Amino acid sequence: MSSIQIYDSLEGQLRPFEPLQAGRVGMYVCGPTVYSHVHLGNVRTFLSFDLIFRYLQHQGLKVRYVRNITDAGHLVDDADEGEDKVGKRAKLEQLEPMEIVQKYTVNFHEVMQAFNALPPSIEPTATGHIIEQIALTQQLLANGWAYESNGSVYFDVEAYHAKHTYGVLSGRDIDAMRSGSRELDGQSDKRSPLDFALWKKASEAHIMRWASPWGEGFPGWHLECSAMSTKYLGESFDIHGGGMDLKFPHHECEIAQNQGAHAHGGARYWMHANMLTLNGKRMSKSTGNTLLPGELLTGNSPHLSKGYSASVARFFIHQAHYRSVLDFSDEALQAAEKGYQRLTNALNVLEKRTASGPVAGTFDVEAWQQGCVDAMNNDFNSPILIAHLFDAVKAIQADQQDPALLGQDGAAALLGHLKAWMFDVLGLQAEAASGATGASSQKALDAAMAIVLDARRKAREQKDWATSDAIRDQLAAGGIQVKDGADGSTYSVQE
RNA sequence: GGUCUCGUGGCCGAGUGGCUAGGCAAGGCUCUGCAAAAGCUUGUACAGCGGUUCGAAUCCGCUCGAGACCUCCA
Repeated sequence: MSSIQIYDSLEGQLRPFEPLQAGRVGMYVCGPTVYSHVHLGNVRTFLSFDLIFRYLQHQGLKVRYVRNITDAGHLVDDADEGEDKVGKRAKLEQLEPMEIVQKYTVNFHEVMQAFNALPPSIEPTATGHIIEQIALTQQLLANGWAYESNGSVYFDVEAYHAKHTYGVLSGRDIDAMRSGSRELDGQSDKRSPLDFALWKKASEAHIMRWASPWGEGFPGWHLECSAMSTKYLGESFDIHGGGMDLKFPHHECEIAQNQGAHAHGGARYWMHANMLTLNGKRMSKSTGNTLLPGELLTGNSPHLSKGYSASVARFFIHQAHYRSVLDFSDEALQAAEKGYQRLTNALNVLEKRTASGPVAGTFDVEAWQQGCVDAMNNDFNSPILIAHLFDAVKAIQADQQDPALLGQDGAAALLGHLKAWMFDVLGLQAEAASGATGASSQKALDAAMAIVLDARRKAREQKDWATSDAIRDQLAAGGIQVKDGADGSTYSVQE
């Protein structure tokens, strides 16, 4: 048995995963800022961690998975009068900020559900933890790592750096940053441009505001994650995840806050999911180079020739390793769709396998299973896992010709494992579930098609090819494809 | 400009100091009245130039190219 190895961004290398408490895992992942719809790039990150969450559970670990909702404090830019993202959107849509938060949180949940992502164990919000954030700010002030300035409180990076090291996670040299940073425009309350806000004073126009010891204001963006991870997972916990783009400054600041307040960096393993690019460029809300989940499902996008099911998208995403940049294209999606269909076809074949052949087969199911486990243990290498799944596909097909390959026991064992990998770990959904057809109409269609195919069978028996082909062509025109097999014809509905 | 990552066969995408990743596409074959579908099968890639090594695509250096971060973004 191999053990789980995790690539720790902090050390830049693979490390054996040893949870703080045997059998239990505390995992924190930075969630979305709910000021607009999540795009597929966001979805990729959350699906990467969903896969990790699922696999850890599959391995029998009890996971407390905390993923926050950022609903305040995330500014449009770093300028002192920067607008809050949620607040800005609220003005734009003429809604109460909390209506914006509600609207996009609901949307986020719908999207996550559509992609079959499991809900986290706890999903805390920044606005729900103002008290904790104020307390954390006070702690940092008391420890001497922060200062108040004109109603705002800033983290003193220079002071912190004198004792600890700022920039370890992102591999940044503070001296270079100091010289490379832009000049302060004179109206800043910060002592150093490197300092970041823990608490900001609210200007007249700022609509999201809370009372604090420093007057009315709002929390800095980085603060919520430190406050909430500590509250629900403790001062030291196992895994902290997020998108690669959060490494700096967000996670760097989080480490400084945790270190400054509790003398622990917080997470023991830092994991970063890589970006999803579109046309070779990063998907980003601000540049408009995006694809929304809904557009993917419907195909209503200039980037797509058709719609793809959520499972196909998941399959596509997990065919790449979470730490690699993945480029999104219609062609790649089509390839993934074909491959995914082959995988599900093989599963169907295996499910329908009749009890034939010897009890024991020659295919070593347990060795195959171990290969799958090894792949996932190696920093959640889902592409390798999927490659193994296709080895199983090959075996299942070969077994059709020679039932001694799997044997009855082997077939049953393989079926159980295969389903677990596909549905429990990779989070794929059975085809019927993602299709639009309901169970009742499917049943009706089956009944009607049985009649049609029977009529065609009779025509074929009489070698009445004209009639048989006419039926087939007309069905094809109506979107139903007929497949003639050795033991009768089957059909499938085309998209 | 600084920091970092990457450059794999037609496409996507793993991996690695010596042993076929995998998927899609393409060619061949089987099945078949024809077709479709399905299955089987073939292909020997690792940006370029040097270096280290018995041996490198894998390590080192340089060059070219791409991307990320350095200001908000998963």
